[in-house]
Amino acid sequence: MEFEERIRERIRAIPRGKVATYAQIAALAGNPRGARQVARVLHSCSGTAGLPWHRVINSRGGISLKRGRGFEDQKRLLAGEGVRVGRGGRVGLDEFQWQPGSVPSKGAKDFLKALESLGLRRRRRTRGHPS
DNA sequence: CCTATGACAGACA
DNA sequence: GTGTCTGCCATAG
Repeated sequence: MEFEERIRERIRAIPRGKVATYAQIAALAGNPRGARQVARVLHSCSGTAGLPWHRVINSRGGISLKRGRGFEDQKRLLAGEGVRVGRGGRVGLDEFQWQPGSVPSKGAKDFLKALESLGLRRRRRTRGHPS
């Protein structure tokens, strides 16, 4: 419950005209691997007025909602604040991704997590592929 | 304890 | 670029 609260705080902190990825929000909220929890929060965000849910997109720089199920709304809201949304809901992360000036850093741990969110510490488990 | 869920992310082919 | 598979983890029941 607490984690989801922090997620909402971070989403509220995204400035107009900028976007953040699910993983970025999760990392800033304290859990770099919590992207799916961000998804859960937004999935049931009715009742959470004032939450700029439309500024959260996926790591590929695209809108995750499907056509006819919110996609158009999100696209319009973003365009309304100056974010260019291209075909297929693509947004240029290089141009529009939110870069938080200061990190909350409740310790060195959070700082490292923030680094991961910036793609500077990707490091993930490899997987061996099934044929 | 268990299983299911989720607007995800990354690694492959 | 696309498609598929796996890793992930807090929450709810």
